[in-house]
Amino acid sequence: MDASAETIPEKLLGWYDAHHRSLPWRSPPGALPPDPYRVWLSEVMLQQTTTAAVAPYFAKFLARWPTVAALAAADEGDVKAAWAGLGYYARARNLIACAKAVAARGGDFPDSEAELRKLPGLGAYTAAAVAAIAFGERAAVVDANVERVITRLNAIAIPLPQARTQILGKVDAITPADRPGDFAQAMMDLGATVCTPRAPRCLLCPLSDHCAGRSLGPEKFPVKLAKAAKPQRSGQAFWIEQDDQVWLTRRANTGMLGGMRALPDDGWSARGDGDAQAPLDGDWTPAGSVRHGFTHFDLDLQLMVYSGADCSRLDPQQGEWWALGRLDEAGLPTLFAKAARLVTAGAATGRTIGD
DNA sequence: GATTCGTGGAC
DNA sequence: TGTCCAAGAAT
Repeated sequence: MDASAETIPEKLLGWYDAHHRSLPWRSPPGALPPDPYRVWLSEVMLQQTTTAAVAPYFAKFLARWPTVAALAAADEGDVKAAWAGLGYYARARNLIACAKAVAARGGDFPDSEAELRKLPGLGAYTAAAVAAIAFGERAAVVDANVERVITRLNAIAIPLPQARTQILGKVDAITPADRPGDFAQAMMDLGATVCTPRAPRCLLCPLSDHCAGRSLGPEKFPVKLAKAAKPQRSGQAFWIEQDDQVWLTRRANTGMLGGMRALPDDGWSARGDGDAQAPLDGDWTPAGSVRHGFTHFDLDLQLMVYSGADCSRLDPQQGEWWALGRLDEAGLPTLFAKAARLVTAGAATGRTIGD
């Protein structure tokens, strides 16, 4: 459906040269690739996360841990705390494990997609992206942007995730041996700025002449299966304060908010409500609640403040006293940061703050 | 293949 | 207000 001789990758790379996004972890089109450490760090942070959310975290990590060796040698609690607020905390645990694995092999990342894929936290997308962007390997890079562009370009009506194999084949077929990293980033930029989920700007698209989906209604693609309704859960968190310090725990390494500092809680989860069991006997005063939306459930978390005087039964193995003056350095995930804000702001009115 | 993992911004 | 969704991975 296109009369010109220019191929899809040629058109896309030409568009990218003129319209690429400038991002802190990127090299300009055609320039030498960035340090693989930067590419890897940014790609892990960008998993299911917007560029705007990543930018400050990327700057902070790079300033504090300029090399993968520095990151591997860092205190794990410091790395997790620095990740707090970015979400999907398994990424932080995998980031640490991956840094140690790379440091153990001399500090150089493997330079092939197949070897990168073996590292913790690098799945199909990230391994291909690092191989293409940092090492110039002709790897097929497929993220949600690429899925959208490809399903529209080819009018693929098979719903995700079934269509993934077909999409991968289509991407592989148009990925060039020259500038594969720029090509991958061009596909993602096109998806992010032109071939957007809503109101795509087809008039600005360099591939519109090739697009089978345009005349059918590009917003119909990709087809997705309906998602299940989010359950509503409720639970409690417990605020125990003494001598301008608050009692913090560390969550188990698996499951929600795994490995992160936290307030004691009553066992709420995606599967059920908490049991309202406090970690200390004595008087507890409700201080309001916070609503927080997770990916697969919504939580109403009620804050209970300890008004007793005897904290001697708290197990030092289960937590630590943390100075209120530096609570923002504790690395609390957003849910608990909100809860702490509710108490420290003196919100004794019992009101609910939303998310 | 289906679930379980956060968070904040856009509309 | 609710809904969607973003450079996905691990199990």
